[in-house]
Amino acid sequence: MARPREFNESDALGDAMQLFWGSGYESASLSEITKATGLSKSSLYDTFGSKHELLLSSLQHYVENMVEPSLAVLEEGPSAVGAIEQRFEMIIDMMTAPGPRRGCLIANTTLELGARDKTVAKTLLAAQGMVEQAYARAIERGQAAGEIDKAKDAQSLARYIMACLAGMICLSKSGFDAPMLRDISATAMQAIK
Amino acid sequence: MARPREFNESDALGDAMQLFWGSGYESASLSEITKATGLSKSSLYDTFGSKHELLLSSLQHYVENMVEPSLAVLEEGPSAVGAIEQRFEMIIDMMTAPGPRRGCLIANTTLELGARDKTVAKTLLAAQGMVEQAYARAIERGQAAGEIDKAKDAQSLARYIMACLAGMICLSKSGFDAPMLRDISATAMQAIK
DNA sequence: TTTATTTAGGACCGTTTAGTCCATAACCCA
DNA sequence: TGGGTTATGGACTAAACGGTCCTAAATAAA
Repeated sequence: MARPREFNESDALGDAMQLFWGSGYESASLSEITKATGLSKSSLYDTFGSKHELLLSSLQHYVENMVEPSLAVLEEGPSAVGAIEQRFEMIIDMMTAPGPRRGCLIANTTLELGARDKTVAKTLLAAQGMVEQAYARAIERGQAAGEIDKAKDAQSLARYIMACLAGMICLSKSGFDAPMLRDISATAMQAIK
Repeated sequence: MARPREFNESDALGDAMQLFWGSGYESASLSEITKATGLSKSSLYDTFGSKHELLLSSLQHYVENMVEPSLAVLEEGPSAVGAIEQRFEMIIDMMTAPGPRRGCLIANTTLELGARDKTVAKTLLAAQGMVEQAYARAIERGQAAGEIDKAKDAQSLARYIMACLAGMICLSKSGFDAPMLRDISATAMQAIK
C-alpha cells in the first residue's frame, strides 16, 4: 500500500506549519503531525529529516507564503502611511479571524524557543530583520513624499511599528477584539505621522 | 531523612515561578522542578497538588510579588506621565538584565497556554485586567493634572500602553538591546502626551 | 510481465513524562 | 524516652515521546 508521488511536499509543509502555528513546537506531537499532514512517520522522516528540521522548513514556508506576500502592500499605493495603516488592518483582521487565536508563528516560536534554540533563533532573526527593513523602506518612502517627518529615524520608527504589531498580536491572544485593536492601531499611528 | 518545616513553601513557589518564567510550562519537567525547588516529588505533590496547580500558584506568586509591587510607582510622584515613563524604563531594565531573556511570565504563559487552558486563561485575564486598570488610573491622573489630553479615552490609552509594553517584551526576547527599546519607548510615549 | 523504485504502515526502541505510593527517618511534644 | 507527626527518597506505573527500521505494496520503467 504505497502511493508514490501522491503526496505533495509543499502541502504537507503547509499542514505542518498550520499545526506549529496553532499549537507550538513542543506541544505538537509526532502523531498530531502525521495526522495533520497525512504522511506516515517514515515518509515524514524521509522527507523532512526530523521534527526540528520540519519546524525550520515550516518557518521558511511561513515567511515565504504568509509574511513576504503581505509585506508587498507596503511598496504599493500612493501613500506610505496609508500602506502601513492597511498593514495594521490586515493583521487585525487576521488575528481576530474566527477560530482559535494563533497569533504569529514567528512571534510564537521566538517566545517558545528563541532563547534556547540557536538554529531556530537564526531563522527567526533573519525573518524579523526582513520585516524591519520592509517597514523602514516604507517610512523612507513616506518621508520622501512629505508624509512623515524627515527628522525622524526610519529604522527607529520601523522598530516602533514592529513593537506595536507584536504587542497587538500578543493582546489578540488574550482576547482583545478587532475594535480594541483598531483603537490601539489608531493611537500607534499618531506617533509616525 | 526528613526535615519537617525546614522548607519554605513561599520560597519553593518562588523557585518554581522562576523556572516557569525562564523555561515555560511544558518545557519545565518535574525533575527540573524538584531540582529548582529542592523539594522531593512527594513533597511537591503534597504541597501543590499537581504541576498544573503549581503553575497557577506560580502565576499568582508572580502577580503578587513581581507585578503588583512594581505597579505601585504609577500612583506615586508628581507626574503621571513621568510615572509611566519610569515604568517603561523599569521594564526595559528588567528585560535587558544580564542572563537569559525571559520576558514576562504572564505574556509567556498567555502565548503558550492561553488559548488552550481555560483555568490558566482566567488567571491571566484577571492579572491583565488589573494591569490595564492601573495604567488607566494613571492616565486619568495625568488628565486631571493637565498632562494628558482629556479628550482621549483613558482605557484606550491604557490598552495602547500595554500593547507597546507587550511588544517591547517580545522584541527583547529576539535580542533588542536597551537603547533600541528606549528608542521605542520614547516614540510610544509621544502618543499619550 | 518483470524489475527497480518509492512510499506506507506499524512494530519496535530507549527515554522521558507526570504522577502514585510507601517504608524510613527526622523532628516536635509530652 | 516514647509516640505522633511530617517530610523524604526512591521504587514504581502507564502512557507518551521522538525516532528507527523493516516488510509489504503500489507504481513506473523495462
